[in-house]
Parts: sequence; C-alpha cells; structure tokens
Amino acid sequence: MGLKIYNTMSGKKEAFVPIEDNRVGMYVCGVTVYDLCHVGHARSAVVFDTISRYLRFRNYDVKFVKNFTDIDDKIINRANEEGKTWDEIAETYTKEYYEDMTKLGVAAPDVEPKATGHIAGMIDMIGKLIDKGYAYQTDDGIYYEVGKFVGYGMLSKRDISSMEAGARVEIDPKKRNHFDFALWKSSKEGEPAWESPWGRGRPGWHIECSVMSLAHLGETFDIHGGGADLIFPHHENEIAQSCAATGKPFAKYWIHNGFITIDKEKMSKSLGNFFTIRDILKEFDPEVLRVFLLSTHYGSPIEFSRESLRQTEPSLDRVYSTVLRVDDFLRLFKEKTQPSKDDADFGIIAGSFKDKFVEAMNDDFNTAAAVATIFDIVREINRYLDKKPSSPETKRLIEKAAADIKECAAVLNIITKTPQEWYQALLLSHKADITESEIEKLIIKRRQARENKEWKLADEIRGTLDSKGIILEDKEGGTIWKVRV
RNA sequence: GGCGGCGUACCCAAGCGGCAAGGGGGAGGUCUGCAAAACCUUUAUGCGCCGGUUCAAAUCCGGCCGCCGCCUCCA
Repeated sequence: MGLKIYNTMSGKKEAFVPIEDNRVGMYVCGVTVYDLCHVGHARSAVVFDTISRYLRFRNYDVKFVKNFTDIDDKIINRANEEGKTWDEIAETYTKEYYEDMTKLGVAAPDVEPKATGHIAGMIDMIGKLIDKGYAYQTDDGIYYEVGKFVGYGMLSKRDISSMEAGARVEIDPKKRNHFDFALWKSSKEGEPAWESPWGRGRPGWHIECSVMSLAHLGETFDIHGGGADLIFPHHENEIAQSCAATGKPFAKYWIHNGFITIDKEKMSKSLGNFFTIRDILKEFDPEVLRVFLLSTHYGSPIEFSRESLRQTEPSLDRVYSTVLRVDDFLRLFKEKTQPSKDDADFGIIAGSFKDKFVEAMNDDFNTAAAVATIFDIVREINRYLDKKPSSPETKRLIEKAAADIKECAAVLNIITKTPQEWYQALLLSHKADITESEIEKLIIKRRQARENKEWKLADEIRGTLDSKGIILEDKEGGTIWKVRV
C-alpha cells in the first residue's frame, strides 16, 4: 500500500501520486521574520521537515521550497518601535529563526526564497491579473477582485456571497467586495517601497507565495502546506491569484498542520499565550520537544504544557537506554551457543519493524503510530537481550535491528545523539547541581567501597548522587550514570 | 450567524466497520549485595450522552451536551 495524504481540498485521504514520475515539488508557507518563533511555529516546521524527510526516505526526488516573508506591516511596525530599518529587523529574526531550527533538527529546505527577492515576479503576475480583468486599482493600490474568480472559496469551503462582510473587520468602501485583497500597496512617505507600473509601493502578503512557488516549482506542483490558520484567506487567495494568472491548476495536495493550544486556546502572539522555542529549549532537550510534537497526528491540535514534555522525556530516555544497552552488548559480545528459537523469534519480529514503520507513515504521515513502532522494537530488543542470547545469529540480528531503528528514527530526526551525549544534555537541561567529572569521581570512590564490600558507604555515595538527580547502574562493564527523568 | 474540527483509562495518544496500539504514571513480581535499568503481570466488557443502520459500530447515520478553530494578522 502506498502513501496516502489527507488533502484539505477534497477533505479526504487520497493516494499520493506525484504529477511527474517520482518527483515531488513542495511549497510550505514560512514565517514572517519580525520576532522570535514560538512553539506553534516549531510544530509547523517539524511537521513539514518530517514530511520531506519521509518523502526522501521513500525515494522521491523532493524539491522543498519554504519562504521568508521579509516585508510586511508587522516588520515595519517592529522596526519603527525599535528605531531600526525593516531589513535590519528581517535579518535579525531570520538569524534567530535559523538558530531555533538548527536546534530542533529542522533541515533547511532546498530553496528559501524571500519575498523581497521576487518583486519583479510579483509585478509581472499582478500585471497579468490586471490584463485578465482579475484586478483593479484604487488610490490605495491594486486589489484582486475575488468575485471574478469562479472557484473562490473552494479550499476553505466558503461561499463569499453568504459570508457576513464586516463581521470582524471594518468594510473598506473602496473595495468592490469585502474579501478583495491587496496585491500591491501604495507606499506612504517614509515606508519601504519598490518602483512599479502603479507607483511606488510594496507587495500584499498573498502574492509572494504565488510568485515564489511559480518561480521555483512551476505553475502546477504537488504539495502545498502550512498552518491551518492559513487556509483562509491566505491559501484561498494564492489559489485565486495563481490559477487566474496561469490558467493552470495550482497545488495538487494541500496539507495543513493543527495548532498548538494552551488551556485549549490557540497559541498566538495576539493572545499572548505563547512559549518561545528559545524558552522551552532552556528546560528541555530539543529532541524531547520534537518527539512531543510528533506524538500527535500533524492535523490534530496539541495541548501544550511543560507537564506533557516531562512525560515525553522518560519515553525518549528509554530508547537511549536501549541504544546504550545494545552498544555495550555488541562491544562485549562473545559467541557461545548455536542459533536457537529465541534468535528465530526475534528475527521474525525485528524483520517486520521497518514495514510497520512505513505502514504507519504511509497513512497520512501518522508519526504517532510510527513512534509507537520504535517503542515496540525497543521492547522486543530488551526482551531478547534479557535472554542473554549468544549465537552467531544474535550479533547479526541485533546489528540489523539497531541499524533499522537508526534509519527510521532518522526520518523523524530523533535519536540523533549518542547515549552519552543524551545524558550530558540532560545534565544541562535539568540544571543538575553536579558536573560530569564530579560524578565520575564519586563512581570511582563507590567502586572501591563496593570492592571492599563496604555497602553502607557505597549506598551513601549513591544516595548523594540520587539527591542531585543522578542514577547509577551497576552493570557487567562497570557502573554508569544517568540523569533521572 | 456561516463553515470546519474535536470529546478514547489517572495523564498523553493511535485507531477510519470485524476481539481497544504505544508512551507516561500506579500496583504486584523476576533480576540485583541493595538499587537502577530491563522484562513479566496488572490498570477502559469500555471509546461524551441518547437513539438508529449492520451478523458486527470507538469507527457509519440522526439528535443532544461540552470544547475549540476559521470567517482580521496568524504556523
């Protein structure tokens, strides 16, 4: 069974068939760079990063385009507030964005166009829309006339004639229809402006995505994504612009991620109920946030809380714990027995792991189910190793299982650290009041005590470490430390 | 008001007509000098409520209750 994707346009899960062979063109609406990103932005970024990774894992030749909106009212306002220029603001927050994304393991898309880099293309498209009768001029600029586009509302399933104009926004009498939107805004004195046939001005928001997707992916492409809040009006407007300008279909599959909520309400700047990525990563490892975000289907809302992240931490820790166990096992492995039924049983289970992972991901990128398959195989590995297997088959099976986990985890871009790096990172994010070398010293001291069977002293040392959140494990190869999660 | 979505155990969560995945937490056990980790057993005869369709419903249909989103900028 192949990949199925829930298409917002049809409201159904559809078999994914790229327009051209195995090539996939994918456009995702990026951020407006006027402030630090919050966890909601993180979700969108992680979701589409994972989707692109999965498509590549399935051997699609992916071209992933994600834009930066680097000119917009919010940027201008911010610049005025801070006494900086609009491009300084855009540059600053683009840099901050990359810092967050790097930590979250979000790979840079193949092309990251900026709105201001495509002004010429916008002027060209706006000209076409005017020529074809889809746009008109007012003294504020150029507007798109939604009434002229037959399919307007097809994505968001709205009928503009029955929508209550001015329900939440004042009606602009210069516009022919309340839902007409700006393609080009005339600039006032002192505002950033570009020359155009319609005077100096700047682009409206929606036109950039139509123009940049056209420039980098062509008139018709496979996947268009973004947050669910972009369905109306942003994506609706993109469709209106692009289809009217090119006369061709626009995106084939529309994918929208659900929101992050706080106390059931959408996390947003305007409500002020947001956590920046920056702040959360002071307390949690980025992989914890990533696993947390991927533990729910991308389309569903996620209620965000530190408590939930704290629940995620031990589950990831368990995987790392098993990775460490496997590493040790292979390092100390000695062949002793002939292949047994245990080997055979494990072989069958481990052999189906990848198929199960793929099956989960094929079902509309069900990362929650996919993560569960990793927990399943982890349990099976532990169960198998508990039997102390030692046949020639054992080594091969464990190596294969470890490699499969690594390969699938790479699609989700989790379990990217070594166990040592994981525990060191936890030491920092938990703000443990002890350093690694102090821990090592106490472990040595305790080892001597144990060799002398001074159990009381040994237990005292362990108690000291425990009070600082450090757990010891006495194993075959020696004592190791972990951070209690 | 229009349109869309959600409600699964103590918490998170998958599930899209055929015995209710997975994770966290709790309880009991195996192992261990004692622990920890791991594993085993256990924790929803039940999926907001009420009806209906079906041999079969968490899944489909209708009604009700509760919550949320979009209709302004928003990931």
